[in-house]
This record gives sequence, C-alpha cells and structure tokens, in this order.
Amino acid sequence: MAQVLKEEIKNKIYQMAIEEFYNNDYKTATLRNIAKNSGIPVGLIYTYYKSKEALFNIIVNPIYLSVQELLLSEPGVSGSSQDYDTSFHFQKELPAVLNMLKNNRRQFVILIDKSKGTSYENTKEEFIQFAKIHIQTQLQAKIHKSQKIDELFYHILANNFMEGVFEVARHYKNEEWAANIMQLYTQQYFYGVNSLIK
Amino acid sequence: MAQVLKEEIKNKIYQMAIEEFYNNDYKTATLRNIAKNSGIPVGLIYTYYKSKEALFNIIVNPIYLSVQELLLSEPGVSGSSQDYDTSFHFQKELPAVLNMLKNNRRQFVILIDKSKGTSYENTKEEFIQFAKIHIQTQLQAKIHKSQKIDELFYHILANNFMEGVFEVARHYKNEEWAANIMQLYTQQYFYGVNSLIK
Amino acid sequence: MAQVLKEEIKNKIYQMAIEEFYNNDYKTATLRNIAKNSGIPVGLIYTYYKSKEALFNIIVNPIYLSVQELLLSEPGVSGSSQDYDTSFHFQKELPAVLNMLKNNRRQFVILIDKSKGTSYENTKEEFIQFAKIHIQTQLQAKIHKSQKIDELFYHILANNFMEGVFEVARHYKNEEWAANIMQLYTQQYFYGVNSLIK
Amino acid sequence: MAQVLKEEIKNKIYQMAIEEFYNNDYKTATLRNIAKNSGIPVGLIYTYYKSKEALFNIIVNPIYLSVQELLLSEPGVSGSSQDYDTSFHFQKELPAVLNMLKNNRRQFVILIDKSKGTSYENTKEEFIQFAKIHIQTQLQAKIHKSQKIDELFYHILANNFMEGVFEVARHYKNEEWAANIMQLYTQQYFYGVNSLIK
DNA sequence: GATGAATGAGAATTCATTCAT
DNA sequence: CATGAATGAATTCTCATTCAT
Repeated sequence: MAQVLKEEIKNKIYQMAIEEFYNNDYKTATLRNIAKNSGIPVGLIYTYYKSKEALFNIIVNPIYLSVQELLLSEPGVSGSSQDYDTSFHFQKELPAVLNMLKNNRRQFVILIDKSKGTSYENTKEEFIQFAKIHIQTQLQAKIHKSQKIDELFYHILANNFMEGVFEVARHYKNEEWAANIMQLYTQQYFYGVNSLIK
Repeated sequence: MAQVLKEEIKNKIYQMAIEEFYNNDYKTATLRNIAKNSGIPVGLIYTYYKSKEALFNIIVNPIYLSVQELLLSEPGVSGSSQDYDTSFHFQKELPAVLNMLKNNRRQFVILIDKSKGTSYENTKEEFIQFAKIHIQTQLQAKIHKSQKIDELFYHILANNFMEGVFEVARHYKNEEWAANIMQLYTQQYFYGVNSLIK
Repeated sequence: MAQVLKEEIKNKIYQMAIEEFYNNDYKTATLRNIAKNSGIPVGLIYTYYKSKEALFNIIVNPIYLSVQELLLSEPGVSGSSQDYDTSFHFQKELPAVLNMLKNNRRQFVILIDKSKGTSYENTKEEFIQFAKIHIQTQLQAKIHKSQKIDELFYHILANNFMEGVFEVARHYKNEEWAANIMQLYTQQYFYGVNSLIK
Repeated sequence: MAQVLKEEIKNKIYQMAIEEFYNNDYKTATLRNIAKNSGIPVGLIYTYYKSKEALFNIIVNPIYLSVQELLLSEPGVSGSSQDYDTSFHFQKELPAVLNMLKNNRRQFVILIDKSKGTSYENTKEEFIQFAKIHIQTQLQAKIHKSQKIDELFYHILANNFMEGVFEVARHYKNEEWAANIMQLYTQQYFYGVNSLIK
C-alpha cells in the first residue's frame, strides 16, 4: 500500500507537472507551483524525481522517442502509385499519430513548444529534419533532374507539414475532429506538392 | 565624437540584445549577457534603454507595426481570375515581405518566437488570425455551400501559410533564395488550397 | 517544534522590521538589515512575508484601522456641560488610546512618521482631518458667528492636539506616565481652546 | 561675466534642489532630477557643490543656524507681567520668525521634515529641546513647588508649541495669514499653559 | 570648466535545491 | 520517508559619484 501511495503521489506530481509546463515554459514553470497543485511539499518532488529537468524529461522523453520512431520508420513498399497517399507514406502512420495525439497531446506540445532551456530544445527542428528527408527523397524521385530545388525549400515543406500536426495538437478537440482536420490538410498539402511536379 | 561613441554603444547594445533575444527567450535572455557581450557594465544599459522590456519593444515594435499593416491591407482589385495569384492577394505584398525579411528577419523571429512574457506574446496568433480572415473570405466565396469546413481548418491553413514566412525568416540565406522559396511555397500552398474546391 | 521555530523566526523578522522601520523610513529601511538583525539570509524573509511593503503593512495596518475607528466614533451624549471634557469627546476614548500606546506605540509611530513611499503616507494628515472635523464642529457651535476663524487654524488646532498623542507615542515611558501626560496636556489644550471663545 | 554666469547656474541648482528636497526626501531626491530641472548636466553640480549632502547642507544650514539662534536667545527683561506674552518671550521673536517663514519657509520645512539620512536628522528634536528649556524655566518659576510635572510633559508642550510653527511653515499662504494664525495659536497655547498654574 | 557616459555598490525579489528534524 | 524552512546564486533596476574628452 505504501507502494500504491507512492505511485499515486508520483503520478499526481507527473500530472501537475504536465499542467504547469504546458501552461508555462520550462523556465517559467516552478516546482513550487507543481508541489502546491499536487498538495505536497516541494521537497517531496525530489523523492520521486531527481531534478526539475529530470521531471521534464520523464514527461517528454517517451513522446520524443515514439515520434522519432514514427519519423524514422521506413517508407515501406507502397507498390501503388497513387499520387499523394503514398507520398511521405504518411497515411500509414496516421492512426499512430492520431493515437499519440489522443493520449499525449499535451506532452507533445510541451516537447515542441515549451522545451527551451532543456536538452530537448532542438527537438522541433530535429523532427522537421526527419520529415524533410522523407519529403526530399520522394520528391526528388519524381521531379525532373533539371529542376533545381533549394534544400531549404524542402525544409519549409517539412516544417509546413509538421506544423499541421503541431497545430492539431495545440488546438485538439477530439479524435474525430483531429482525423477530419488531418485528412483535409494532408490532402491540401499533397495536392500542393504535386503541383510542383510537372 | 563622444556623440559617436554614444551611438556606437547604444547600437552595440541593440545588436547584442537582438543576438540574446534571438538565441533565447525574453525571459531567458539576461541583461547580464547583453552587457557582457557588449563589453559594458550592466547598469550602463539603463543609460540607453529604460528597462529590459523597453529594449525588447524597441527591437520588435517597428516590425510588429509594419507586418500588421501588411496583413490588414485591403486585397485590392485583382481583375484577373487566375486561380491562385489573386488568392489572399499575397503576390502584391511579396516585395514588401521580402524587404522586411532582408533587413529585419531576426527582429521578426524574435517577435514571433521569443516574445513569451511580453506584451507581444500573442502576436503570432494575432497575425495568423488576420491571415485566417483573408483565407476564409476567399475560400468561402468559392466552395460549395454544402461543404462544411471546420473553423479550425481555416486556422490551420492560415497557420500553415504564415509558417512559410516564419520559416523563411528563421533560416534566411539571401534575397534571391528567399524570393525563390516564397514563390515555390505559395504555389504549393495555393494549388493545395484549390484542390479543396471541387 | 519545527512549527515553533517557524513562528519564532516569523516573529523575529516582525520585531526586527519594527526596529528597522522605526529607526529609519520605509524607503531607508532595508531587508538586508532586517535579515541581518534577525540572523537569517535575506531571501528567507520572503518565506514569511510577500514583500517589503507587505511586511510594512502587516506592522501598520491593525493600528491604522483601530485608530481610524477611534477617530470616526460618534461623540456620544455627554449630558454634562463642563467646558472641556465634552469637547471632542476625548475623555471617552482616552483608555482605548492609552491601551493602544501601551501595546503598539512603535507601530503607531511608524504609521505616522515613517510611511512615506507606502500607501499609508497620508495617514497622519488623514487622522488630523478627522480630528479637525470634530474640533471645528464643537467650536463653531460655541463661538460667536461674527468671529471669523481661518480654516487652517482649525487644522493647526487639530494638528496640535494630535501631535500630543504622537509625542506621547514617540517618547513613551510607561502607562502611568502616559496617562498623566495626556491628562495634563488635554487640560492645557482645552483651556487654551476655550480662551478663544468669548 | 563668467562669474555672473556661474552664480546663475549655482543659484539655479540651489533653487531646483530646494524644489526637489521639498517634494521628496533627502534619500528620495535625486541629483539627476535636480540637474534635469536646472537644465544642466549632472556632473556640473559637482563643480558647485561637493556632494549631495553638501548641497543639502547649504540649503538647510543657514536656517538651522538662525532658528537655533532664535531659540537660544536670552528671554530678556520683560518688565511687564502680563500672563502670556512674557511666557517664553515669544512675542519678541515673532517678527523674526515671520520673516524667516516669509523668505525661507521651504528650507525650514526641508530641515524639519525631510532631513532623514543627513546630519540634520535630529534638528527637529533639538529645536524642541531648546523650546522645552524655555518653557520649563518659565513654568517652574510660576507653579507651586509641590506640583510635580513630568519632564516629558514639558517636552510635549514644547513640541506642541513648535508644531504650530512647523504647520504654518508647511501650509504657508502669505504674511498676513501667518501672522494671524500665529497670534491665535499662541493665545490658545498660553491660555492653556496658564490654566496649569493655580 | 563643462559634459554626460561609465562605474560599481547596493536594493528587492525569485527559485532550484538541500537538509535538519 | 516526509517536511518545508533555509540557502545562495541570479535577476532587474537605481543612483551618487567619477572621469575621459
């Protein structure tokens, strides 16, 4: 039961830390607030988490890893050649993404928007880099060799694409809504991208 | 020459403040760092700027005003009916945008990405709202009445579009490069948007 | 016992703050000094009091309220018509005043003499105004209509009268002493005032 | 002419310093303000006055000396034996006091009310002590030996009396007004005092 | 002598983290 | 283990005074 109690407290801290980091920054968030909202003394946080940064990491790291995995996964052999749904093999990952948003959207937003001052402060950029590689690979296979496209343009496409996900995370309503938005916006995205290909 | 010296230091502080705010946040940035990098004692900053926030405002306000003006300007009478170049009358403003980026891209990034904790913290959202209104107006005129589109989707489109500008600002190389990217990316954007209109 | 310790320190700070504010001004007093004299680090003050001003207020506010109440109280029905003991119904309040001086004379002096720069900086004047109203009412009922007395003279009488209380507070020895002084000085005051009435 | 100019500047600083010390405290007043209001650079103050405290002293010292002199002067042989006008030989000094108020009332107020933090911070008390000695001497000559009066009561009488002067200084309107108030208030004061003498 | 920028010593305040109980 | 007070470093900001020009 002590164990149960401990888990409860640990979890309460975890939840309130999400609340705090989500509403503020890493820097702006205070352990005092987290403790107060958890109904426990400040010192007790250190029984469960080594430091402010460790607490932040535990919130953010699982999402970091799983999103990283999604973004690094191989495109898979999509034999079909429909224009857009194969691009960036995104359709395949969509359910996983929606699931992540459903369960952990706030951790995701913290990771992306509130991590300045932690070791995750470059995560957003890193994710966009991963997306960029996919997009670049796919597009370069399709466009005419002579058509020179700046590296950074792929970056912007990637950013654009990823920002769609971030925005859904930031303004999340419910699963259906998210699925709907994502469908519309990937359509818009891929039609747009295909327009670049003669 | 004392006068020259004064201007030099004031300017040095200004430049180093841009550096500091750009690399950090408003909150994370310290006057200590700005002073150190300017080679002056901290207190001297107050000879030139009233406070940390005043220094921030002086960096950011001119850009705020000019971008706001761009976003609030009337669409103008585009007689032609080519699909995308009339949309959001963006082509018209392009030169002004490129010019702003050329001269003040870092101030712009600070305004957009680093202003948490200042009176400008909602600027990014504000700008996206302005863009959203344009986009919504234009799209609603074109799509079939029966086609129901979530408010948030317009928001995402607007965010997406604006993020293109932000990204160019964040990774700016040179004028040509920016012009080229912007051209590509607005094309991609508008073709994508048009795909939504049957 | 930790609890006891806590109260002890809080009280120590409170006492040393009275000491510091009493010997200096609000502005001149420093938390550094208060901390040093309390044998604690400066930051610890903030564990017990929200700010310098909050600490000041806690010292001064109770006295402010109780004295205000005394000064606003109705004259009451003094049937007798002896000249001076009805004037300004002061005799009635005397015990309360003596009690206040006995227990909180230093807080009272701080409130009156050291509050420049706080929200209490006009308290002395405010109290004198209250006294002035009483005095004016009483005197105007007695003097001949034709006798014109400058508004400011009532102010000086009120100031004079109140200064008697302030002086007792500033040089307080003990209860008996205070009672004695107050008796003498109100007598002197009211005989003087009566001399003005033909 | 350089000398004339110098005198002008020196005088301007002097005047603006009076303004500044009068409206604030010694501590709260700033040389920056004085310089700004004098239309000169801060550093120039140091050409004419050695330090902030020196400037304060020059404003306040002449008044200090002349009031001190007034208060230390011998009662003189007032042959007449009217009750109150001989007491404290005040009538004799009245013209000098009125003259001082007319010309230097603000310096006087600064000396009395704003000198905390300077070497003059005890002047008010000192002056009251002087007055007390007079009052005590005079009263003790008249009252019955058996009547024991506390030392501090004389102090309060003295304070009371002096506060009358201070109040006139603080709210000074014009010479006539001052003379009138002083007459009324010394009357009130001495009748009151006489009431103590059987 | 005049100038006003530069200096440096505080002041209030905030927190992550530690540690005695 | 739990507690929350204690610590100390860091931050913004203010000025009297000095000093190079």
